[in-house]
Amino acid sequence: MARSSTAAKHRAENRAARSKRDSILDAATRVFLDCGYGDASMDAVAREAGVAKQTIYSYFDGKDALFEAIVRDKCDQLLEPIAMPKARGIDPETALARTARRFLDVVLAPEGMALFRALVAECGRFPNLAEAFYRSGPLLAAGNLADYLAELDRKKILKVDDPLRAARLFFALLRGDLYIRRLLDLDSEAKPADVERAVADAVRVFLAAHARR
Amino acid sequence: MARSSTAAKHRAENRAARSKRDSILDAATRVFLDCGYGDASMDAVAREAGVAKQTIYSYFDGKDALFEAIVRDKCDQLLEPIAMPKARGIDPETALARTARRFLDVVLAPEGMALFRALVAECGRFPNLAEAFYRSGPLLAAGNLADYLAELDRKKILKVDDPLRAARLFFALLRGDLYIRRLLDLDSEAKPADVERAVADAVRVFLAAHARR
DNA sequence: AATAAACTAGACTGGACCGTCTAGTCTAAT
DNA sequence: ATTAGACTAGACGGTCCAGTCTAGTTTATT
Repeated sequence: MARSSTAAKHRAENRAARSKRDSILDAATRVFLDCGYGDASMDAVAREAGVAKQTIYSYFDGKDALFEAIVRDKCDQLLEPIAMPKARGIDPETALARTARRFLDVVLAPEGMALFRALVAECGRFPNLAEAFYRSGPLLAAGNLADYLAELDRKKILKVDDPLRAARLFFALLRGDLYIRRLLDLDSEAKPADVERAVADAVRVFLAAHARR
Repeated sequence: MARSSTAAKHRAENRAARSKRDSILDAATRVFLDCGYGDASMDAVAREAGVAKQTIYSYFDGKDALFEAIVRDKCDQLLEPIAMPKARGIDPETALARTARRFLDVVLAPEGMALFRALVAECGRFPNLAEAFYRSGPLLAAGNLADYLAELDRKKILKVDDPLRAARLFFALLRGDLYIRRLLDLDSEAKPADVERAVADAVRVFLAAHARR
């Protein structure tokens, strides 16, 4: 009984702690991504989370640590769908278009944009965060696509001499006018038709550049 | 005499004013682009400019106005070389490579990057600045290149159905891995060899996509 | 020389905010 | 019922900063 009650206690504690911690993280995400690191206040986070300020400091060491925590969380969460599942038995055009769409959906979405803006704004203060983002985002995505492109090259379907470079160029193609305008917040969100056109353009140009003749 | 002395006075005033104003602008540029809007202090600007704080407020309405002034200045100054001179009698490959190099030289340079980071960070607070930048930067550059591409299409040298879209895709190709890494400040500056490779890649892919067959 | 305008150095106000502290409340296990 | 630990509300100290004000100095014109 002692064991089970201790376990129950721990479970309850964990659940409670997890939920407190989570609501703090959620609130902090909203506040930080809305206002940016500098203009976000710990009082605002506490208010938003429905929690006393002291409670935040019992879960996180301070503003910096809280920011790091929410950024790493959002990175993992947002960038996960970009890790491309192996495309089996699909023609390259469709596979590329699917990859492109998945990428743009994440990157152009309000949350993805806010995260990236925050990272760009604070890359001087948090260089390690920028590095972590780069590795789990652009680098990973390009690596995955490169594997796929290498396979297409082996199968003589496309001509891809340097798969990693080619993959990076593909993603570069997707960071077009739409991307810049979203980055500068000139459009509050991307119209699906524009996204679809960006996807089609990128796929078309990429395939033209790597066609086997 | 009255006229000439008045003129002299005005000239002197203008010179003095211009130089004061300029040193304030210079200092403000350094401070703002170094620290970002939020972390830059008016005292720091005054110190850097070798000027009393009050003097700043006699030339500019406040921190916001000063920031706007330096951003608009730097926009005009940095983006001017991107306005492409008409390429006459040069083969398209060379012309495109030249355009690409000029673009990357500006965009990847510390000042250009710092300006863009500041704009991205503050686009919520200064939406009009972001808009102005977009118009005098990406939009203008794409428009100029589009004119050139349209000419190449008319001369049957390349096949460019939608010149503006093609121009935007060309610049998108240039915003590759190098660009992202600089944006996140993972590299303190771009190595010339990497720039040259980015230029070559972009030109190669673009020409492949728009070759006349 | 006299005068007006520009400028300087620095104090000051008012406000925001981080992180800490206090005093009291709630919860749950013993 | 008691007790320990988590939590709350809010005050507080310390710091920083935008923008104003004051008093004195320089500069240039008449």
